[in-house]
Order: sequence, then C-alpha cells, then structure tokens
Amino acid sequence: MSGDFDLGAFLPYRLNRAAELVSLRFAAQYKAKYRMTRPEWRALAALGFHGRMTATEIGAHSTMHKTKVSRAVKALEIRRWLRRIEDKNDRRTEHLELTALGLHSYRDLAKMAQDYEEELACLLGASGLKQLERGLTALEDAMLSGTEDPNSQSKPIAKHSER
Amino acid sequence: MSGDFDLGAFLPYRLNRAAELVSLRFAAQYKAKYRMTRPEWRALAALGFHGRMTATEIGAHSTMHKTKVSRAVKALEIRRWLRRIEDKNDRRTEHLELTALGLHSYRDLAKMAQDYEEELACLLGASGLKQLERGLTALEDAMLSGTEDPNSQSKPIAKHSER
DNA sequence: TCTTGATAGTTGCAAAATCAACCGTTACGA
DNA sequence: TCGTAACGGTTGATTTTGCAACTATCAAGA
Repeated sequence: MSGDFDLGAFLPYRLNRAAELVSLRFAAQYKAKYRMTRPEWRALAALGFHGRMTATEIGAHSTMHKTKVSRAVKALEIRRWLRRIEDKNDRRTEHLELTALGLHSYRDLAKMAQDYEEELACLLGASGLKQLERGLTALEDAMLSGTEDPNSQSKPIAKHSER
Repeated sequence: MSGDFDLGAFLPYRLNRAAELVSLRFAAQYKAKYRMTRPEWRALAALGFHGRMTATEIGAHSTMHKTKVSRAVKALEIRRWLRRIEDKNDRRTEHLELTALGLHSYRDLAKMAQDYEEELACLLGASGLKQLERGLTALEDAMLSGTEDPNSQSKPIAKHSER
C-alpha cells in the first residue's frame, strides 16, 4: 500500500490533532463552569489581556472569522461582561472593553488557564515544552511573514473558484 | 491591564492558531480541486496510507468522532472512491477499502500534501521544523499516556455535567 | 435458550461554523 | 461634491458538527 507519504507525520494533521487534544480538555473546564463557547472565551481572553480593542483586532489576534467575533461579542455583551464604546472619529468601529463583571470572570478564567498550563508543562517536561514553543514560534514567524498578509482570516489566504 | 497570564504564550491558543494557519492553506487546495471536506480527506488519507481498515480504526487513527467518520465514509462511497466489505465473522463491522478511482485520487492528494510539506519545511527551516516535530511528539506522548484513555475522541476525555 | 451488556455504525436534532449579502460609514479620486 | 470602492460590523441561510438515541449484531453467563 502506502506510497512514500507518511500521514502520521504530516504537519497539518499532527498540529490539528495536538490542538484538539490540548484545547478540548481545557474547553471542558470553562464550558462546565461558565457555559461559554470557545469563541467567547477567546474574545474574553483577548480583551482581558490586551484591554480595550475593536472587534477586528480581536479577530486578527485570535485568528477568528469576523462573524464568530461578532456573535461572541454579542454573547458577552448580553452577559454584561463587556460594553461597546463608540469611536468619535469613525462611527463604524466600536471599541470593546470588559466591565467589572467581565474582568472578574476573566481573572478567574485566566487563573484556570494558568493552572492548566502548569499541568501541561508538567506533563510535557521542560525540554519538550521548550521545543514545542520554539517550533511554534518558528512556524508563526514563517507563516505570517512567509508569503501573505499578516492579519489573515477575512480571506483564508488562498481563495479560488468554487461553490 | 493584563495580570500575569500571557495569552500569547498560552499553549492551546498557540496550537489552535498554528493548526488553523497551517491546515487552512492546505485545505484550500484540496477543496478547490476536489471539493472535499476535511473529514473526507482525512478518511481518504488514512485508507490510502494504511490500506483496508474499519471505520472505528479510522476514527482512532485520525482522532475523529465516529459520526464524522461515518459521514465521510458515506461521501467517499458515493463518489465511488471506496467500497465496503463485510466481515464474515462479525456482521457489525465493515472493512473499508479504496477503489482504483479512490486510490488514484489519494495518490494525487498525497502528492499535493508532500509538496505542501516541503514548502512548509522550507519556510520553517530545518531547526524550526525539527523542534516543532519533537515538541509535538512530546505532547502526543504526554497527552495520550498522560492521564486517560489512549484512543480518546469517543469521549473527549473529561465529560461532566450539563448540555 | 434467554437475558443483559457491550460493540460497530447510522441517524435525527440542536448547536455551532461558514458564506454571502447586506447596512452604514468613511476615504479618495474625478 | 459626487460616485465608487473599501471598511467595520451584522444578519440570514446553508452546511457541518456533536450529542444522544437508535438498530443490528455479537458475547457471555444464568
């Protein structure tokens, strides 16, 4: 059978698998505790970490499609975890900012995240962790500067024919 | 703002981002050429690489939920890329096998995958690639032997309350 | 042989992701 | 200052996903 292509070694395959393995476990935690979706957690994290930012910026940072961001923001707004602040110079954009309530939740979630990170680091071991991190850094640099636009994700890079 | 939690360094975050960056680009290629979904490509790849196997086995290898596998298999069957072969000893299981047509497509896709892999390797550089691979290996080992069941993905590990 | 429980795989339904089209706004060249 | 194109963000429709419940089969013991 098999030619000389090794599926088990194929990078996209491995990365997806790894990402799923790692984030599913964490997702289970915040889902259980706060009933929030992944986009919501991501948006919250971005805002909590960076402070006030726009929806577009959130999308760029977290590699989420703008509709995902839009709905996540709406959900967080309904929970009263964030508020929208209009821009005086440009009425299209809105700046987003966590409320006290949102910040409180963010801190709790961030704590959970840190704990999880420690758990992972422990499982991985110092050297494994370091290699993974370096490898990821290399990849990020390569992909972003590599060939195309740095912000990405409005268009998934190569978009051709079809549908 | 930000406490001492560094979102940009959070492993699940980075991994997801990296996985998306890397596989979206490749997905665009086979989507454009064959109009196939990711589960379909994965199932095809598993079958092409390993030869005849059951749906459950595909799920185990590619970390896909069994319903995903089921639907992907159906789609591939409709394209006449695979056939089902019944097991004489156990009528519950079915062995899956690529047709000549399926094999042909697989070879083409595998070629594309290899090319892409080379491109990635080139972008990443030898050392970056090696580190990433080692890191991923460490992570796979850690996650799978780590705490829970090795096959995973029928149950995403921790399943608690709720809906 | 019957019962109980596991296993392989499928399907219905509800939640989530994607896509395209859209609205209001701004930027900018003719 | 108009007109066109681009931008930020939202919405509705369609597609995919994930979960639960289901069918059919097998296994093993009473």
